[in-house]
Amino acid sequence: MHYIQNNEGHSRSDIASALKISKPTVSNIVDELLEEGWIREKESEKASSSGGRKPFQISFNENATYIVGIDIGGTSVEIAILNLSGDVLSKTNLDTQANVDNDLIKQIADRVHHLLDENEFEMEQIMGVGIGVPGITDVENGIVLDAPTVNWRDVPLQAEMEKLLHCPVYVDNDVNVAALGEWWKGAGKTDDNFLMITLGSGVGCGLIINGDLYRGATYAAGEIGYMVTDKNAAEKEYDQTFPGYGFLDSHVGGPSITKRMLRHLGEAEQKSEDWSAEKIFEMAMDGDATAKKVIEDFLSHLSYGLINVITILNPQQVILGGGVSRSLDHFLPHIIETIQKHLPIHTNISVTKVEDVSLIGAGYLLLKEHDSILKV
Amino acid sequence: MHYIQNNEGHSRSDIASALKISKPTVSNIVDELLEEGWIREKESEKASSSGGRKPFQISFNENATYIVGIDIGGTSVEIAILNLSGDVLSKTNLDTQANVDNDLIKQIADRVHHLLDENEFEMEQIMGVGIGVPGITDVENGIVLDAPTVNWRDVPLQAEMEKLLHCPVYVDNDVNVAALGEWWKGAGKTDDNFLMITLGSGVGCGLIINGDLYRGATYAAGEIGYMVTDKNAAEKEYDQTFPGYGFLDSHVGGPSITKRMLRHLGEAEQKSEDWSAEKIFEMAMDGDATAKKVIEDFLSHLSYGLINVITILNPQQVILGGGVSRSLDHFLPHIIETIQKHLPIHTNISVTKVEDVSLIGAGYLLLKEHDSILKV
DNA sequence: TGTTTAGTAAGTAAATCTAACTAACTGAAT
DNA sequence: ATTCAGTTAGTTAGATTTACTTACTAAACA
Repeated sequence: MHYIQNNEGHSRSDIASALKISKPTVSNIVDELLEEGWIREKESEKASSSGGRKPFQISFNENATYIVGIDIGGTSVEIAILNLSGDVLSKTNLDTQANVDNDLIKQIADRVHHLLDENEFEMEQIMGVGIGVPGITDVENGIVLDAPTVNWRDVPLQAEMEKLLHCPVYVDNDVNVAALGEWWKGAGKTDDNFLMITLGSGVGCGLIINGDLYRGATYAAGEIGYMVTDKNAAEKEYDQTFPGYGFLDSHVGGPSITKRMLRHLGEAEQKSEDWSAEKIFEMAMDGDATAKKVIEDFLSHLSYGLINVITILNPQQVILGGGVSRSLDHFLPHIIETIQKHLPIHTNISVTKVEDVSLIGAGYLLLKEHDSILKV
Repeated sequence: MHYIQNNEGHSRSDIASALKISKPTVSNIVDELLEEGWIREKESEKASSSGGRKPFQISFNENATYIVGIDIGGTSVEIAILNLSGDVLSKTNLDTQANVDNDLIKQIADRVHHLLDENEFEMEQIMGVGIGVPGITDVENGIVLDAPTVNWRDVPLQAEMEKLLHCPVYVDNDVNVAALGEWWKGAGKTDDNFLMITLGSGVGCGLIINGDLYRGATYAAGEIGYMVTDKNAAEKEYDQTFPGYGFLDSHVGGPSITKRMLRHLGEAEQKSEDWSAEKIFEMAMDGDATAKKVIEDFLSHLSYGLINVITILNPQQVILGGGVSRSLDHFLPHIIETIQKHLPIHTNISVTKVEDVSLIGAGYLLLKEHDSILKV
């Protein structure tokens, strides 16, 4: 099954020789999978130029069943229907903060039902649901241990959502889910060892190691917000952007950029505009001295953070994502230069190019965790 | 086989029910393993109190074959014969630097032959050889890519050693080998996610992740000597202890401790004694102000280094090893305190208690990499 | 002597193999 | 145009492998 997913339109004979199993065995399994609807076959137009019977081209049936992917973010909850190839068929979203104190789980479940109705999907066509949550999550038991943005502590999200949706639900940390998305459909497709670093209100890291998602002993791996890139600054009372945020969070998170910018400005200027991180990046590109100083500080901390994760893990590549990363393309060469000054090994660093990477990753989470013929 | 190794003296029936395979199948396999000498059986003294036939107690035969473990260090090469339980049966060593320009590989092979002769082992009784090398090593191809301490670059150590010893040889980085040793016989026995950090002339980190040794994309994972714990200091020209050494190497390595101590001393004092790191640790414990300052700086950099690896990897525990770690027991509480000040998650930190951990780990490397019934 | 537990023997079931077949095509000689 | 050797795809049939179930014997206890 895995081979067919990754190799469209091969014949039974191809599969037999590629997987080194006999032709009859392949035929038996293929017949069974055809019966169950997981694959399709199509007679080939042409035979090989050297003659022979025309092969039947076996293909994965990406519409055998569908997946719902959910990405719970600080500002909005994104919901999508995906097919088995990871294509987003339809999307919707709802405001997070407006619903945080209003039974958010039920609101999300309702919106899922609504999205399915709108697109004329029956619940029976849905294989299951994958959810990315901005917090530390016990994946085995489906419990959100701590997600301050949505005010969840020890919430059995999996169980509650399964009760509402009547289908399998899997839950994981949002950064891990983004890493899964990059692994399935992004720059990490061909790699077994890479890191996904998301820059949003804080900083997080998803680790694909030895061909597996690594979650840590207590599901806290990749929480690099607590990393210290400047021990003298860390020993002083540094300015935590939010309570509970770590040193690196408070230096490379989006809000921390704004906060640092405001500190450099007069009171009048502070109020005159809406100071988003994105705007400060643009000002820096346009040559504004204050903005440049703030951004340079940000870049420096980010670069040393990257040096530290790379030096520990020696990944094939590092992919940057999250809201702040959208402004980062222009500054990437500067980051890479700093890193190369300190590290003898070369590591490819890029900014994510996948749209809806978290939704796709949430779908992949389901495929990965749920026991089925499609288990990856 | 794996079950028998971990469960001494169980009966065929025990094995069948524990592994959920039928009794006849267990009997067949057990007979085969007995035939081949991998296991032994012994009639039990007593039957169960509720009656029944006396069981045959099946045990792993730890002397079915033997392993040679080699640890190549900067000062000496340690060589040991191990049985399959990881017990060191006999040891020898030779001086590294004296032989570095004198065909070190051949010297080691000769010493291995000598050790075997001395203990009346035949080459046929040796399953293979595992070697830990202080440098970056391509384990797949058995090539030492870069090991400055012994002046090796792109040395096909595996192939050359196999030619000399006529048995399977496997090669890996010394820190990885130490981690394997802790995994087999040390504090990591029951854990699937832990780190082994060795403090010697530099600092290195072996990673056991998701129940597997992680070596990185280019075998450079855990080379945390390049980590930066103080970005301001790193941006200045800091004092590299040895050329090619990284920032953290130059702050927590044994020689760096000596170097920093000497800088604080007058010329007369510098020459008056042999300033080892161990001695400076002792002086600090005895209250010497200069030594205390040097050691505190060391501890601070080490603690922040630990914070950074823990925050990325969230291991079950961190084990400290290497020459410098012998002096560390007294200072461990101080390190743990610093870490807990910055990290909300708790991680167990200890100093290795296993003797010959690298030799044992080298043996485990062979068991892990070599295709045999004992493959772990 | 009946009960309990360990281990063996014989037959069964499932899965996958090999070998030989049929099916269907190409292309060159007739 | 027809024929046929060569080639590739896929199927059928029987052999092999592997581990299972059932039913047995062996050896203990009380």
